[in-house]
Amino acid sequence: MARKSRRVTSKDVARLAGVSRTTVSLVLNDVPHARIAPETRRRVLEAARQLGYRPNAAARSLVRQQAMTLGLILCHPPAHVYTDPFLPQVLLGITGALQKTEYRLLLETVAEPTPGEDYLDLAREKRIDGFIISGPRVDDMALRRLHGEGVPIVLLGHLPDLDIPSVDVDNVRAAYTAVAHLIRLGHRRIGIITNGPLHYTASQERLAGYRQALAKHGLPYDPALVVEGNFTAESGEEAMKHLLGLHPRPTAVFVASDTVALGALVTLRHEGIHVPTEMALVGFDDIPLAAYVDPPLTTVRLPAYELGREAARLLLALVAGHTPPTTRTVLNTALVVRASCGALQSLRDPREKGGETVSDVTGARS
Amino acid sequence: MARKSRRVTSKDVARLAGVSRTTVSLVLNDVPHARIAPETRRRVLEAARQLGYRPNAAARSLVRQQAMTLGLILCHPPAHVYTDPFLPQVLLGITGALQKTEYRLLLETVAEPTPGEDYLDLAREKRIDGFIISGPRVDDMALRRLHGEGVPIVLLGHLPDLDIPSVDVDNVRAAYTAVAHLIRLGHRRIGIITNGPLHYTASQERLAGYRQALAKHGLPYDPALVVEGNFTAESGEEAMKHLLGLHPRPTAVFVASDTVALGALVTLRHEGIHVPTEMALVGFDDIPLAAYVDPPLTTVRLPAYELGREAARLLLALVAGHTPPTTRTVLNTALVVRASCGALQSLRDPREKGGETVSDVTGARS
DNA sequence: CTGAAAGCGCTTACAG
DNA sequence: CTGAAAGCGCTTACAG
Repeated sequence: MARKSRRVTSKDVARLAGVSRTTVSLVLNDVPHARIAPETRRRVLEAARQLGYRPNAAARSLVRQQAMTLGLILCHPPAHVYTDPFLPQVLLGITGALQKTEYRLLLETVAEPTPGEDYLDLAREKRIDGFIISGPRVDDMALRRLHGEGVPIVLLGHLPDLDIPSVDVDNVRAAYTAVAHLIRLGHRRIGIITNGPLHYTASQERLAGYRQALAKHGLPYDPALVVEGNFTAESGEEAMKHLLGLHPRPTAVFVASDTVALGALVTLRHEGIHVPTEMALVGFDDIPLAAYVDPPLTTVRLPAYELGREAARLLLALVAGHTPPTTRTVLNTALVVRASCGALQSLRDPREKGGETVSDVTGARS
Repeated sequence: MARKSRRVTSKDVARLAGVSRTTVSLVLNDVPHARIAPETRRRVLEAARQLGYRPNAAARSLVRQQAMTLGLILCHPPAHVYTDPFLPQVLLGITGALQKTEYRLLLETVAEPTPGEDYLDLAREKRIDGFIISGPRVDDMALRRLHGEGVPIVLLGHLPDLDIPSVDVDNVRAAYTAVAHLIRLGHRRIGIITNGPLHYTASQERLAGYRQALAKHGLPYDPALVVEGNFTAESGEEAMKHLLGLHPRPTAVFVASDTVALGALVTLRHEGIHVPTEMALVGFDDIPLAAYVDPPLTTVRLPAYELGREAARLLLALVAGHTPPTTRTVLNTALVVRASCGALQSLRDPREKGGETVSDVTGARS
């Protein structure tokens, strides 16, 4: 094995092929206008192959003024990232979209609690050509500045008053569907455990969907039935305890995160309250394990892989200088009916795993 | 907002501060030997701040011959990555270790089924200074070549016959502990569902630990009791069905992955077999939700965050030119006793969540 | 204590 | 069809 083999440059290839570095570059980059003699091309290609030549990325970036790198910034709090069953899927979606391109992915997590301006530097240093911001925060000033500087950005999730392109689901509508489902099953007193604190837009929106569903069906909104979760199962456990202390207590709860819902289930088990007969539950996310808990969770399916993929595609377009066809891409969600809501109770074996998918009308692209 | 503000270079800073670019570089990089007049330094710093100057990463990499980027290569099959509850923790561990450094993380997933040589190029193009290879495969030739070329590599997991520095847990020992625990509880006929196919070293090793535990306690090894999982809950469901078809069937099963164990639990529920009284279960991983399923899973805790952190630290050292103090770093695992194994049965409320931790002797660094 | 100059390894007008 | 030369934005001996 050739230890520390001196790195090979285009000069080496040029020498071996008996041409200039210009020609090497022209051939290797398949420059459209340059017309190279077939024989010359062959020689260059052969020399490059033989030497195992690969153009130096830094040199190339320097002259092209392109890093050929996209940044994924994770703005969620560690507690969330830690238990986030979606991150792998989102990641796979992104890298999948980047697969056939020359772009690579740089991953960055953002300091808590206040998002610093650190990640701005990635753009200023030209280490990155554009950003995918996952879980953008309303109070993130760096984001606004970045956008102001004209750096390509795609939001995974979205921010209300900013015109930055975003890829997201319609949380309001999805939550609405989940709660309407519960109402349709006859529930009149329905609690909600949010997925996270209300300064997260997704949490706000899911709560809004809950309220809309109540309003639309003439049910009163009772703030006492609203409890905040914080992304963890533990928070769901606590929240459910709180809900059970209410008089009268709710007969159903919409838990805006499956992970949090699992915690709620534990409390219910402790208290010997049967799900769904004594308490119906609908979750949100459709985490990989949602079908495997007891009882299987009725939940809202989030297209994690697709969210990642679309975000990457969109950013790729932006970086290439295209104007996005739409500033807000909304992906479909679907209500997956399993046993925890009680809908399958009389229909068939409630342990049924696949679940019945009630596709949401939430529309393609807006 | 200043649209497309022309990028600012060290030349701009030099001009504003009334010095040369050399001085700007010297000041900004805090070069040890260079002695700069305090006043000059102040002026440079001020000018840089005022201009919002950030040195161009590509130019810097080019001259330093350092990408200041580390690569994380995910070699697991998509099915695994998809449901991998650890990836986020590992990621957090890595980025945490990189936090205070100038290094960033590039994420790459490897094509299936045969790992291509694609990721080699990341090193050849000098896009990356070193690799963390997660889930290295025995048949990965690219890896061997990379190592031969002297590229810094750290394995997350490990390969038997290679002297590449690795960070891992002692899978054999951890599995041994889990199975010995079951034997101590009185079980004599114990099945195993592997976490994945046996060409994954971790799967092999956990199986080996299972066999050692049997042998050590004078129990016969019965190949019929060995079923392969493939990282998914679904595979656990199937595997348990198979095990239940055996006569006599096992009274306990060691499932070498919590995710797979959840699938096994579903089959058990379907068949109305009570856990742990009719079938005891021990998992592996201690995924965030292990404590929240029914019954809470007795399992082996894997220090995911720490694995990521140590791998990053080690690679940082290698990239800095240090020789690793040890070629194999082995992190501790711990048996977390919850309800699924039956050990808490007579002791206390089996629903107890925290679980009892039986720290494994598996030693610090080897 | 500070600056002029070379060089990192590419790409790209511009000649010929 | 191909090459000499400039330049991307830094860092780093080397002078002074």
